[in-house]
Amino acid sequence: MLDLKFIRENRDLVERAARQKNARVDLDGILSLDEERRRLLGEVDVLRHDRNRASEEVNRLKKAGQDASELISRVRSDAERVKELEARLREVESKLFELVSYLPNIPAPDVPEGNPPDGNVVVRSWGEPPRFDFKPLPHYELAERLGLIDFKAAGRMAGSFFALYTGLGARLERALINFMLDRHRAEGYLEIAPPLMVNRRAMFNTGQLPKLEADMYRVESEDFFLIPTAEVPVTNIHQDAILSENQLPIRYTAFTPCFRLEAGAYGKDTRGLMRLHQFDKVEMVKFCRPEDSYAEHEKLTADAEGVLQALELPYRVVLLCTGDLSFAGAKCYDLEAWAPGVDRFLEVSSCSNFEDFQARRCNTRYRTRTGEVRLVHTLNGSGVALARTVACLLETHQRPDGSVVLPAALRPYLDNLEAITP
RNA sequence: GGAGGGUUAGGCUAACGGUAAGUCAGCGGACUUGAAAUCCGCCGGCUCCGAAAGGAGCCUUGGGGGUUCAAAUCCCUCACCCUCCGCCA
Repeated sequence: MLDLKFIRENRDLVERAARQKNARVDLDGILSLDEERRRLLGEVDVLRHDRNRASEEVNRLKKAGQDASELISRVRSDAERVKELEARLREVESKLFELVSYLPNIPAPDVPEGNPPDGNVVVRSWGEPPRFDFKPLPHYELAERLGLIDFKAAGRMAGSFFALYTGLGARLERALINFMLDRHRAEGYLEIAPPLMVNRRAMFNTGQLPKLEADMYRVESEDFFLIPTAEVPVTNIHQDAILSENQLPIRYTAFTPCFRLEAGAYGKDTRGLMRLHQFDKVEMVKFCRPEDSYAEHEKLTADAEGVLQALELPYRVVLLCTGDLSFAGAKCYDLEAWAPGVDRFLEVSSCSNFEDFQARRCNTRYRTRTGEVRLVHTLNGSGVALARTVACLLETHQRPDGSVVLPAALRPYLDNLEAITP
């Protein structure tokens, strides 16, 4: 959510940001409603002031044992007028809120302007893509041959875009989760196991609503949503809170499954682990002071990169251009790991700074050492998304005999197993 | 699912329908060599005026309605919490 005063004073900036993010917004409507709101507020304040003084007078008269009926009948019409104006004000405010809810966050100044894929900028790469003297297999073939995943069974019970991990496949999944959580814990993140369903407010606070309702699974009987990422419950931990400055930065890490409708994606990435309705992810979330958020963003990205490095997975860091930025994001790096079997980069992490956009909706603030109350900045990043990482892992570390070597960092989590063999 | 009780500011806690009292913590200041103690102020939001410092007004007792000149208080509704019953891993 953007601040109304900011919108009023930076109309061009807000309009440009919306255009850059390919969002259609009604700035005229917002500004005229805002003007009407302030006009009504001024009017109603004066009336309320008069009414309050009259009420006090009634109180005085009654306490003095005098008759107040004349004053009461005189003030009654004013009180009714206040009611009318208040009703009108509520109407204007709710329309205004509705419109402002659709305004996307402003991209940071150093975010390249443009649209994907051309507009995105690769800022650095790590690792050499492996060279094979045989034709590397895609992960879904490896997984099937090694008995790690049964896509057919998943399809029978749930449908396409689901995976069912078996045996070592299931253990590998669990090992990766534990490995990542342990790693982030050592980096100073507090581990969280949050609800996997959240209410509408939580989903609104992080910016998934109102725009993306069609992309999410909803439990109709309770108006709950299945979380599309742990970002939602974890960012909402401090809803309506005033934190103290010396608590910041706060770092959380959480493993959760993530549920995504992927509406409109049918026919794309239909095989394997690249696109699923449900996938596991370890997430990192930070709350910090505004002046620290861009430094924290770099550190967060580095923490996500550390996971890929430890797994010996070559990747590149992509700075998203304005047209690829999410609704709530101000700046975002995607980490794309190389998947030689399917011969492409797969997005396995997204590290974003939301500045105060989510904090304003969550009403998450902190008190400075001098007693001032300010909004925090929120950030999050995947550290990292499992399914695609498993795909990259199998494809990158495969050998000619169809086996897969496990990176050393993962072996302690799998009874020191060195390779998965047929 | 049923019955009852509850929700007041960062925490705790008052208020016969009469205009939110205290307290602890925190911040600033006074006092002090320094600290503690003590005292004073601040410690939600919006609008307007002002270059600013600041000032004025309104709103804020879980959310939203209603009754009333006036609502923390009465009524309706929703959310959440607690207790008991039922069901249940």
